[in-house]
Amino acid sequence: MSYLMRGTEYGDPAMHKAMEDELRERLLMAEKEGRPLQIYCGYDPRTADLHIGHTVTMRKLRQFQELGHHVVFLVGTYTSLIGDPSDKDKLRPQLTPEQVQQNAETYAEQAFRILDRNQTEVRYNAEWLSKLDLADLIKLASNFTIQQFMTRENFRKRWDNEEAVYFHELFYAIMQGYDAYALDADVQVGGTDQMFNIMTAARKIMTYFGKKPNIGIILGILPGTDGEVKMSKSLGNHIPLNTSPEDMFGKVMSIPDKAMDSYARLVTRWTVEEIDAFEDAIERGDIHPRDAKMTLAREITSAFYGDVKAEAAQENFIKVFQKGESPTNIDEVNLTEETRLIDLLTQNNFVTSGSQVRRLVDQNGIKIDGETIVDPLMIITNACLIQVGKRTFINVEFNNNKMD
RNA sequence: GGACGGUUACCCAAGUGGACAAAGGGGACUGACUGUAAAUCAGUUGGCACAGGCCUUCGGUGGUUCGAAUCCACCACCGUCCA
Repeated sequence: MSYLMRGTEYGDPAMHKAMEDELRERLLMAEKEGRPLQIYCGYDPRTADLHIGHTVTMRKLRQFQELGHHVVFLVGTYTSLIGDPSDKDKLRPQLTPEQVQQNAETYAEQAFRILDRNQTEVRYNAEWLSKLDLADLIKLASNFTIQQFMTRENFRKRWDNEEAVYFHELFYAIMQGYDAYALDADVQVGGTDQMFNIMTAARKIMTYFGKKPNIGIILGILPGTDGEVKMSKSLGNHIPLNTSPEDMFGKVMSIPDKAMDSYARLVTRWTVEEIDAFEDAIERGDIHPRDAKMTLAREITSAFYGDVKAEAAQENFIKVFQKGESPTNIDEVNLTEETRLIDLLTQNNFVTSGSQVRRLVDQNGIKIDGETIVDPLMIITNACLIQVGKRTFINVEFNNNKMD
């Protein structure tokens, strides 16, 4: 039970208790009926580039899976066609159904790094939402009052700040509630930003249709590498899924110490006991914060890439950042003629512009064979090892088949 | 339909004729230090250029002006209020 409730955040102890009790009750009931629980979480396929913040709910689904429950990975194909109001001043191009479908597939593909493919049912909510007509919608809407929406913090705040609250936003909650009904969900998993949709909307709609309301598993939001605000690609503090094990390991190492708890609770495969032990050890000073973070980085990397690669990533990290040696996997560049440093770096996309190279040089950020470079225009004439900043290493080779 | 207000760099946000490649914060990057890519401190953060310097950017298009992110006109998108 505590395993399933791990990482939850209801902002209200009473609600936490209520959900925990309901979940216990539902588990017993399902057991009696000899069926697994129906667990679902919805995902928005507008982006296909996932980061580990997206995986928090997936991890939770996985936990249910391990206990033998049935997981539905719901892709919000219908919802995403309408667009999300949260980034309202973005010019957001309407995605075509084909694009959405395409995203949905890559999305699910990445999700299977966590979820058990064979035990996961992928559904698309267009399947039922597209069939609702206006009368249905109005009937659904009649379950809600404006006051209910207005007490939702999200809307309340914007209302008070005289920011826009769109009418169609209200339908998101209703659609999500209908999803839960259509899926016969026993449990719905989501982040705290989904609290209203899960706890109010879905439960009301399910009750309206004479079903047992779903139980909300509301998870905390994972902070980004800065440890302050939520992880998000557009804020530049994300750890992408599609990256190298070395990069993932390093990025986890770069989170502030104070964010370690959140990461341990939300993105590791650890048991509650292990997490408690981890946090206690840090608090009591039994484990060096750096080593604690290594353990964390190792676990997170391993969850996505497996033990072997995670181990290699850790060795690489120790080698490069603790011992100051060169990493094991180095980018290779083959030159056939003498090339200026600035051109070498820009042409191979190691940096975004020549100005950046100049800046790095000004900041003593570029070394060749261990020597700090002062001239961005210096000409590379021999095979050498170039280090750009802390993380980029380039092995330059000369393919000297010049026929001159 | 009417009256105001908004649109600025990766994000938030200041700037209301020249000293603006554009304050501040966040993020990111670099360096020092370290315990690590933590913390702390310092610096950098449009592009091109060896340099003087040049070029492009403040929603779009035109205009006024020696000079426009700033003023004017039109357009687009958005917000608030009144109906």
